[in-house]
Amino acid sequence: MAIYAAHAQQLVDAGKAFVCYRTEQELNDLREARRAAGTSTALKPSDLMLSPEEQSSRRLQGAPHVIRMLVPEQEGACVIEDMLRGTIELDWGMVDAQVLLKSDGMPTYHLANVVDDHLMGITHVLRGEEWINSAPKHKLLYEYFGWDMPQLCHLPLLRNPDKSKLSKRKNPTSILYYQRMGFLPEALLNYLGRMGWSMPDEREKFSLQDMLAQFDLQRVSLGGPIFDVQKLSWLNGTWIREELDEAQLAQRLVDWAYNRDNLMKVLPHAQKRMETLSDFAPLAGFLVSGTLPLNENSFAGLPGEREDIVRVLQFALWRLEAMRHWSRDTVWSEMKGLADAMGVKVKDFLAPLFVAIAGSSASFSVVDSMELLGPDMSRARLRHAIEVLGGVSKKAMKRLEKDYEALSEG
RNA sequence: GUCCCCUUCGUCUAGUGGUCCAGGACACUGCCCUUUCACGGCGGUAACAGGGGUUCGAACCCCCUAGGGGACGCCA
Repeated sequence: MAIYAAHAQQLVDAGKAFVCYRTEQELNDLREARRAAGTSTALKPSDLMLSPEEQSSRRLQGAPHVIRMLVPEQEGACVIEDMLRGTIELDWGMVDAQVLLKSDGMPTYHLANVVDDHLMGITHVLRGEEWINSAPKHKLLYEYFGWDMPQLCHLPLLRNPDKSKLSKRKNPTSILYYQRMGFLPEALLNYLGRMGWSMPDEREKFSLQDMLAQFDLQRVSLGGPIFDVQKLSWLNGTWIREELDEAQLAQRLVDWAYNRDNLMKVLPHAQKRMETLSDFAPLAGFLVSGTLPLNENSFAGLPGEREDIVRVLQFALWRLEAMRHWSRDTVWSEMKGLADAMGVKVKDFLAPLFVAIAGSSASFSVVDSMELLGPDMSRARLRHAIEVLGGVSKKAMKRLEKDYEALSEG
């Protein structure tokens, strides 16, 4: 951390950065005024300057402060060379006096990125296209420090099926989820390699080594690709069929789930419910399944209307998404707490969760099941259940969000 | 609202001025193989966003429009 503070200070001493005591409220007001004026919301050093008296008064009070970089006040083009897109011209008018060092002494990404890259001798920066607008700041920082600027290359963003930037909300982004779903690591890698890139011979299936050997940045396509699970599944199938012999496949299955350790984790829940050994597979099958074959009828017979069930599932999902430590006990206390807050009997609250998680309301304790399934798969199952029940319209979602917030406040 | 990026079948893409009335893959679909299903094989439907230029010639170069996305934080 000291490195960043020292570099920030270096810029202040050189007159390339300044100490800013502006409060959050003041910043918001300034931005709002700019927006109302119909121009960009970029705050310039001149907007942020306080009178010398005010500045020293706040300093004497020990008011929190940040260090911001100086940026050109005048409009004008900042030229950025992108390895894929060629010359990009950004207007300096859009560039604000970026905070470099936060009030807690931590650097922002912008400072850390430039300092780290320089110290590590980075020559080429490949990053998402969401960073294009920040490039002028980075270029300026390199100039201020007197360092050589690395080559920049902005890659397209992966998208959800609705074309928005790939997000956790709309797509499982955790590789753990794909592992649990039974995708082979090399197939997932292969698929990701096909997103926005192609082999010179248009081959669909290739290993990481193949890709490394053939890689050519110029073959990156600029349109943001949509993540297509169906094609990933097909590709995974070709890997299973064509790249593994039976012995290898057996080993994969054992490593994946069919091993003694896993069995021992499941048996405490299964044993009590077994009369014959053959009861085991139907009892525990949901733990190794991917997406459960649910439909609306799966939820028939549960107390409450469809909306009530969806509400329980959605609230539970939100609660589960916020959890950081995943265990039987933490899941239980979260779910119990939520049921109480909603004024729903725990039994009725848990019923839809049973169906979503295990496919049936007659199964192991749902919290035990969730612990065994892990966070990614558990959340995915709830999402799938909500979808099967017809999903939530935008309007209904807004209402649910409101109710959910009221719940945690009251 | 301001600025930036992007735009070939539903989706992933090939294509860098003539070899493209646009090729491959997924999905969908027809037939074959098969006791079933799947795999596999052979076919089919389906795209250059729109409009102007430049050129002997444009999916490819330029301009405009439209659409999509992104950025506008003491997040990264």
